Amino acid sequence: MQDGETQTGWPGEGAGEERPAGSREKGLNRVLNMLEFLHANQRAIGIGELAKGLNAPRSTTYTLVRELVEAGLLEMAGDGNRVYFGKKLYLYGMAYMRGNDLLRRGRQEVDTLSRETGETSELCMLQSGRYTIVHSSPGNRPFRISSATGLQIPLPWTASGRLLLAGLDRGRIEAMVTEDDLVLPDGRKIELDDFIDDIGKARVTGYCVTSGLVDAYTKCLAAPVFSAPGKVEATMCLVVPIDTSEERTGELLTVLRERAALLSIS
Amino acid sequence: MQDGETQTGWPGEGAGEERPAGSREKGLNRVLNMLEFLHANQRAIGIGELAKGLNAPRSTTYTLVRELVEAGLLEMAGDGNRVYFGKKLYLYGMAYMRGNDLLRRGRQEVDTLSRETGETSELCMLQSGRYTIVHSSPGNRPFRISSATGLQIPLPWTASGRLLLAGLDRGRIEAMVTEDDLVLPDGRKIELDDFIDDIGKARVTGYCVTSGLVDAYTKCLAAPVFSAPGKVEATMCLVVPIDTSEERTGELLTVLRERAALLSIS
DNA sequence: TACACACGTCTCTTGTAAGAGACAATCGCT
DNA sequence: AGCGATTGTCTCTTACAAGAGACGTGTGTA
Repeated sequence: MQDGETQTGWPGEGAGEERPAGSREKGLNRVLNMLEFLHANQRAIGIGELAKGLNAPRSTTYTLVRELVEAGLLEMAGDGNRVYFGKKLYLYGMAYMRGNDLLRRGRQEVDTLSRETGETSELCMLQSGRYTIVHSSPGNRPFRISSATGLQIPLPWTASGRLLLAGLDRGRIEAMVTEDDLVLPDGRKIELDDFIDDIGKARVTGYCVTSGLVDAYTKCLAAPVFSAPGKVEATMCLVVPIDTSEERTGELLTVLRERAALLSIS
Repeated sequence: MQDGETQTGWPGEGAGEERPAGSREKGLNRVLNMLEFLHANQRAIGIGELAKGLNAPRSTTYTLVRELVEAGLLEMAGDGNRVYFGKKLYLYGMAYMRGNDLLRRGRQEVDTLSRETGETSELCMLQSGRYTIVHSSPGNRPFRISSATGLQIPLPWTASGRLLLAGLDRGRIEAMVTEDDLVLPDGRKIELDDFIDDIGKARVTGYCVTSGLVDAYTKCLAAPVFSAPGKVEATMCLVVPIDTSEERTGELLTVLRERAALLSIS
């Protein structure tokens, strides 16, 4: 994610919605796209660049940005040309957290878990059909294994992904996974059938462990958090070095599953 | 804030914007109002109630809410009729926090400060001309003195308010304070001149202490956090029982000011 | 049973917001 | 200085979103 030749980090129109060509776009949608775009790029963006990145007319973009800045949803970043998320969004976000028991307690649980084990710990959820790291706490290893909050990762790349889909039928699972999602960062391909098998196994065992999927150096232990019997609302997971001993892995898994079960009571 | 006869918690049209009567309202504005309304009420709201509370036509409200729910900015709350903030807002909010050094470090500082002193501690900022509690950490007193994050309070009611306005000229200060803001919850009235005097004093001393303003039982100690020399970006404050001894108050103030100064370096 | 009031969905009209594009001012480069 | 690219503002047109209102259904209560 270095600065470079205007990489968009954006699916563009290709995502599936057909656009009747020379048609107008609702302001609200433009705004939603802007927010997504900022989220995807995780940095302040110039207004011109924003317009370009979203295939939006410049004039419209200027207008909308001005309105959003006035409303406090966006803020002009230091140098005065770029925009990024604003304080209001932070306040709304905190309000969401306060109103959401699972999230609030889950965050705490993740924090204490990573403090007690020293390993990186995360709380994950499905967000509009994508795997999302909702909260993470770094652990204290010299090489911190970190992935930013809010990051969205293809479901098949993760242990949590297997748990989050537990209980869904084959059709639904297929609907949530694209062809691309099945290709790992290193190029290897996961077979859809294997993935679905894994989901079934994860469901009955009540946990999931994957090794060297997103990268070659880490192992991922995940346990489900239920919002209702059978309904996986979230997962807690630990990201540990891939050479962690069987024994320690087992211990960690036990603690993890206890904590996740505790969260489930709700 | 009990459930009761549809209290709006909303200024209505009266806020100052003149509406040309039978005119149409932009969708985006309606959305911004909805978010503010939810924030003001701090709870899930029924769609009908939302429409009523905002003087918005029901049909429009239904449409917009549906779009926002699809986008993840709002979520249908448990019982299936009410809406509240959605996960996306949380994610955007966290992204804001990550991108904002002062906020990130300020939160930490507040947390440790309240852990070390045992008192309630807060980080406050100006948000669209209002005093806002951006982060607070409860302390460990039996009667927790708590005020929710995101709460907006008239500037003259608080010690922080006096610091946040330090450096502004009289005209600007007057512009930020309404007649109502000068009336305390218990009915007492603050003179504008006294308030402005306080601001001046706070500016030179570099801290501010108020007693029994918002309520009769607490004292509020505040210290400024600077983003640039002379520019107060935020305040850190401690809320303590009003009968806290001179001596302890002094000690707390010293610690508080040190911490706030540390934050200022930025 | 009948009444009053909510909810959620639809249809149709028209006021207006999205967009195209022109403009001057800056910036960075050679 | 001369050139191209970018920035921010403005004007004008028309495609379409906001809104009015009707409809069917569900729910509480008198």
